[in-house]
Amino acid sequence: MSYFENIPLFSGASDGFLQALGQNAHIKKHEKGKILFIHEDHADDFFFVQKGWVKLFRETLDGTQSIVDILPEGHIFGETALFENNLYPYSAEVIEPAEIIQIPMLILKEEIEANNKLALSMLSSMARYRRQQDREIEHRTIQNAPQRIGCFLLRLANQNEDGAVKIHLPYDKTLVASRLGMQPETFSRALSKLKDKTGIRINGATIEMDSLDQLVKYSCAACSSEFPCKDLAAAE
Amino acid sequence: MSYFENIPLFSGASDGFLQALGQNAHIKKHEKGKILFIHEDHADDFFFVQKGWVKLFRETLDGTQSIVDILPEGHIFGETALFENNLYPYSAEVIEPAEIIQIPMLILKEEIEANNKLALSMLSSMARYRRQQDREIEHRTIQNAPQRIGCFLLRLANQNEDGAVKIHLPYDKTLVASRLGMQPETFSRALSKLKDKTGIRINGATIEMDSLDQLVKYSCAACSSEFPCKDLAAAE
DNA sequence: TTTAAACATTGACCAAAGTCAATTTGCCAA
DNA sequence: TTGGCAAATTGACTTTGGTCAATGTTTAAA
Repeated sequence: MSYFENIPLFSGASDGFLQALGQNAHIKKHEKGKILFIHEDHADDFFFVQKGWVKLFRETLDGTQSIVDILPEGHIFGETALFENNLYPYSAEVIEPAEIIQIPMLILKEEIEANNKLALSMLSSMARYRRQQDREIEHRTIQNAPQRIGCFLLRLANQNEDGAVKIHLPYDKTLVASRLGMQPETFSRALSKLKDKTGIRINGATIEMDSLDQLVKYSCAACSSEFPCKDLAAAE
Repeated sequence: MSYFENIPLFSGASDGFLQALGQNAHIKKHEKGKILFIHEDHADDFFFVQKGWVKLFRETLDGTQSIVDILPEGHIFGETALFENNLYPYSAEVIEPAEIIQIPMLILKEEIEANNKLALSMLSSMARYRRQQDREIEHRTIQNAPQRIGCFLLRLANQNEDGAVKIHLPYDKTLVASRLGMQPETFSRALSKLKDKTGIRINGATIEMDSLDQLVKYSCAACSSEFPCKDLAAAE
């Protein structure tokens, strides 16, 4: 089960723990649309995205959804229920055909109580998430729709390389829109406004430009951090 | 230094640590407007609000501010710099005359690396913060201005008591407005709209109502959580 | 290949919140 | 008590984004 060793969160874990992970983990394949758990469900397992994409969200009684996060492969989720009375703080849905590894929460609970290194790794990963959320709130207030899209694109790109760039949207535009807190119609219009402002070229889900400069100039003006975005380093 | 014992974060701390806290902590009085540190400063200390209010914020090059949090007494801040390369992830400013206790980060660093209980407490407190931020993002997207104000008022009130309620805004309306991500003018108008919708009575910074029911009905409709808000339990 | 369903775009319109400017209110210090 | 300043409110107007409906465009299954 070598993949676990590469997760920063588990870098400080004991051999025994990694072994226990391997023995108790179940890989499952899931279709798009599969609901893995619901907000406030009792949390027996936490999860690892081996392949595909997962959407974390909550919804109100009238069905309005709010996206908590959209996770690519390599991320874990559900683990914070450890600190939330063993209830999941959001619902989780597979949005692209996925392979998900499912691991009993108990194993993590025991290791984290015994192994300070793991607790510290988890603190780091929570701190990183916290910074992300802080930035998200900031952007929702001071960036407009085209700027938020620009910022989203910059995060998809390799920020340290210069020259021409080609970006492929990783999932539906509708989803990107809700990830960014806007309606699909607004996304569509805002994307073409971004095109006018920065000269990016759009072809379906593929976006190209000669350099990131224009995008940086346009989007990062309304952000309290410097480009390149440091917090991108070390995925959870 | 008995106050530290009452902070949930320090509930698992060793006696030696509490003693070290007492010996190395400095209490300082600060006027309104005092800047305690600036975003990205090197973090030598973390802080405890003994009295007064502190604003955590970031700003863009053109001076636009975004509020990270506004803390009442009993809260600590700056401590997460431990996990951010020892740089503060925000600026901090005193907004009501305050007494602030300042403690060398090193003490916390050493204890947290040695004492797993403290690490676990800190994880809990980070998880609580995370939930708060998630909710904040949700509210910015699905609640309108009057609903956000209603929600803010509900959080100031004692949610488990019924009957008539009197709430006093803890700081300037201008600040409440930016805390809620809106302009002062919008706040003013939205508050009177809230009055029309729910029958609350407004007198300067004091707001009264016969019961919380109307407010709950109006604001919590656009929220994925149930009233009363569970995450209010146990301040950091 | 055909066809239906989901996704995406566009137009017309509306509602919410931001902006700018003018007052008004409340409070503190002289 | 008063003068001055910051905070708060109000009005008029603009901008942004949301809503609803119609129309294209992809994609994948039959």
